[in-house]
Amino acid sequence: MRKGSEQSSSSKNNKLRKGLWSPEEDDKLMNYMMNNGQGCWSDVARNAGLQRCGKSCRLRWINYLRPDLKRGAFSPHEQQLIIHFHSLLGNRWSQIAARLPGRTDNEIKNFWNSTIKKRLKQQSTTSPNASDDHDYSSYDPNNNNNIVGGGEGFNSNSTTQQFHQHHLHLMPLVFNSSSSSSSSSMQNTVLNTLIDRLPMLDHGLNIPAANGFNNKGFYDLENGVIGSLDNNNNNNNINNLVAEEVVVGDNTNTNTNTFSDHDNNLKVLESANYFDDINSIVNSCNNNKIMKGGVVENLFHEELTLGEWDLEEFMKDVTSFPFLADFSN
DNA sequence: AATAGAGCCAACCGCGTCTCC
DNA sequence: CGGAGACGCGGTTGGCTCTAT
Repeated sequence: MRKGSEQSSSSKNNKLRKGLWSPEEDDKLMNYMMNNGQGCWSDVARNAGLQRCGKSCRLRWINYLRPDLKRGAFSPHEQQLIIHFHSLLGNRWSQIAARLPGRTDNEIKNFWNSTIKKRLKQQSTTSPNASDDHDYSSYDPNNNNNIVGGGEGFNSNSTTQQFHQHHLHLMPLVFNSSSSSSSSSMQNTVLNTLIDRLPMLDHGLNIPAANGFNNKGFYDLENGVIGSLDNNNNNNNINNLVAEEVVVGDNTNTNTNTFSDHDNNLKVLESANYFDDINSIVNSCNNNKIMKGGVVENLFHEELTLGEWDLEEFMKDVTSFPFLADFSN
């Protein structure tokens, strides 16, 4: 193991240990954390009798000792999620880790740098047009003009049916330019934030239109495909668009109303199958406002009917929501 | 069996942000 | 308001393990 674990173990002075943690140190930290819980990390280090800095204790706890950590190799599904979230978030490892319960940012970062990066590189050189369900080989998160994968899901009049046929994680965005709601500025904020955070969305709305989707845009989480955005708005000025509805839907829901519930409010419907373990995520949410089945929708409704919508406050409440949590930072 | 190189991963480092006084 | 300390994050390092020769 690391030299550091031995090189400073004999120091009886105040010098703090560095390097790998010994089993004894792990025990001390684990016992202390179990008995006292998390507090100030420098206190933890001192009170647990560890000659480590608080920072080192924190890292050890978070990356290794925490009881809720998942051990072992990443499952194929986790790998897909990592690739997907990296395409959306870039190297924001902590945010990616927050979406993979039991995994740490360090773990994901290491996995990405050692395995996935290499794999994607190989994919792009051997089969640039490979079309498995998760081909990100041509996706560059730094390029705002990416259109990755196929757009077949956007050329039908039957949206729900196409969702079924396409991929599991479609995220329809529905915009309407006619709203005069008092909260339109906030809606614009949301829209602009969406535009900002979805690198595939060109800021100039230079997005290929798909037939039959006026006032709607579709973002495919799996492939990063954008459908049409507001074909009626010809001036291509994002500031003239108002986000009347932002619907995050469960595409396996055969009820088309999931995507077309027009009552002049911004809506967010939870995607129930976004994660296999969405329930655990939802259940772990600190705030019960976020529940499976659309309580988020109610929250939006409440806020908007008051004419005031505190985006930051709302985002605090939806940090467990896999997509919107991005906007809380 | 010995060696070199590649890969993996735990831990450190530096920096930005937050919180408290 | 500003400074100090704590915290959290992403990048990097370096040592162990694995694999090929």
